[in-house]
Amino acid sequence: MYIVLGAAEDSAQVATGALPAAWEAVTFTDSGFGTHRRIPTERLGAFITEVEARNHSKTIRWAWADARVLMPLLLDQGVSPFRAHDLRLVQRILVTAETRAQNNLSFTPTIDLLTEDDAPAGTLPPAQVAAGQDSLFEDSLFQPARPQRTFPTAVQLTEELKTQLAAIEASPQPKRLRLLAAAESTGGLIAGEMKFYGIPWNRAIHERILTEALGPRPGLYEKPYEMVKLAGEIRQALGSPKVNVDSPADLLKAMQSAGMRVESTRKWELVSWADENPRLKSQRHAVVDLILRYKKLSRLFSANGWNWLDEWVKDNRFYPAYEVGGVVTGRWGAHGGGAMQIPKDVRSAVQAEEGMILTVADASQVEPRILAAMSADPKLAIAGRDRDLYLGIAELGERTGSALTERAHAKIALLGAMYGATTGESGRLMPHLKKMFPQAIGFTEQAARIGERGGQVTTYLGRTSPAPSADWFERQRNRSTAEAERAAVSASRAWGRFTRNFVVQGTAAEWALCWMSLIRQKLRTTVMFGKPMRSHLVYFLHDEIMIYGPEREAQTCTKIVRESAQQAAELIFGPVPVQFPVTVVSTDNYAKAK
DNA sequence: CCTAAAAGCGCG
DNA sequence: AAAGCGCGCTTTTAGG
Repeated sequence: MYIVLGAAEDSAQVATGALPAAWEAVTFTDSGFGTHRRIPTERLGAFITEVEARNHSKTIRWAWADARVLMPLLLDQGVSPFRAHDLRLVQRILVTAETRAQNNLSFTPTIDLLTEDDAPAGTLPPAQVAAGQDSLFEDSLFQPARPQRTFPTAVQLTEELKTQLAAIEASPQPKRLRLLAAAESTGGLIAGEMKFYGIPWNRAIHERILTEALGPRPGLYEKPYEMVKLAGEIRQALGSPKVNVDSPADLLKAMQSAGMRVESTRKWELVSWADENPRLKSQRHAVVDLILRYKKLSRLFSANGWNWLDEWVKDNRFYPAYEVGGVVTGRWGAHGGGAMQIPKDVRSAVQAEEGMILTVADASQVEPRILAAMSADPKLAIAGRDRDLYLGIAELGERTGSALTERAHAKIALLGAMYGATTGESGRLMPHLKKMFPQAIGFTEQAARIGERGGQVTTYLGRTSPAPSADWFERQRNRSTAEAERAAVSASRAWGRFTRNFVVQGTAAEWALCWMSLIRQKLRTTVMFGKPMRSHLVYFLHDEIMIYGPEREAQTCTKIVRESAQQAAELIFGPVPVQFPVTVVSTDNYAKAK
């Protein structure tokens, strides 16, 4: 049974930043619409709790416009629903799926939930906006319009839900699409919870890292002592007393006039330059070393320095916001604080409090394993059974007389196959890999060919890749000159690499969603010592999750994480010979996890 | 002057 | 030895 939650008719229009004062709940079952009920906002959490308790929570699915609006509210009231249908997230999947003819999917939204509001709820305190305007324009005949926002009503959302469910049921793969809708919606719940709980972040530890590397916190607009010192040493070593070390162009010129043959200031180029110019001019080595150290410090200071701490860490918690399906492939994006780029160097600031523990889990070689499952390549599946997949490939190569007998080579070749590498070592090793796993490699090549001619592909559960732009098609038509021809071929290949990777990366993202959903479900239903567990998911990064909870729950968390990995694969693919092993570490500190 | 793009580095 | 996929963020630089 679905229960649609939308704004009550008379409360739908509110000042920007505010929420409707009342909501309406409409039940929706196979036999049609049921009761309508009005709930004041402050009673919403209690209402959900009551209904879930009465109906055995698992039979209820809450349908709403956008978890980003309701989850903060509900969590503040101490409630997080079991299951949801996120009409915005599902609409995005269906709208894209509809654009690919082969999907045979017919869907037209009844209300637009995708166009972003210019000011999401919570960014502008309405009371202050109103007060400011009143004092400024008190005597004016022209009262400025107070910015308004209209929330969809329950009645509107019910229409949309009906349309979405009908589109899914009428599609050629309703079972898969249903799972995708459920998993994506649960993602919305989990993202809301993660934002609410935050990652435990020890400010004192982080400050110690900064001080040790950079010196004491500098004043406003000043650079830390260690950076200033290094910059001086770089200028001296290059013989350019005025070079601005922060300007790549300036630094490049200075390096070149000091006799270094480099084309850019990129890290890898400096490293390879140093490798090619050994011993003799040991001073040049020193320059590269200084520059690399400066870059490292500069990055730490600007991306994860004191300003970052002030802005993102409150009461020893880091609160990033996640964007479910924010990446075309279905991966999550994150905004705020660079939550998906936490450098290894500062991870020791993620420290559990007294009596608490972090369970950090990392799924091994997810994308190749996903490829094995979705292409139904038995040899690739077996290569990864009970061992490191790349090692398994190397061992198989050894046994069958292939040139691919080393783990490092197997890894480069397989990654290249999924990314579309054609040159270099990866391109060279590929034919050997194809001989060993024709089914899997053929699958990725098929996806690439579709993209090269401007077609669209879908993931296993049915997320569809976008069509190329009008510019792309125009470029394919225009082959009047040799240069235009080259540009067309290059754009075609680039889009082929995108679709090739889309199917694997996107299906891996679906696996991760199911993995997390199962973990969440088990954490909520497992009873320990007569009480529900207190551990929660607090962090997610593509193929890695973090749970935070009481120490005594660690063992159970580990078990849940492992089981869920394999169950996620079965949920998506059914019984498959592909294993999904997970590295799990229970620790008080994130830096110890890897 | 402000904004958008580029350069560079972080993550998977 | 440094390419082949997907991102976010900061700083500098180029363009209107």
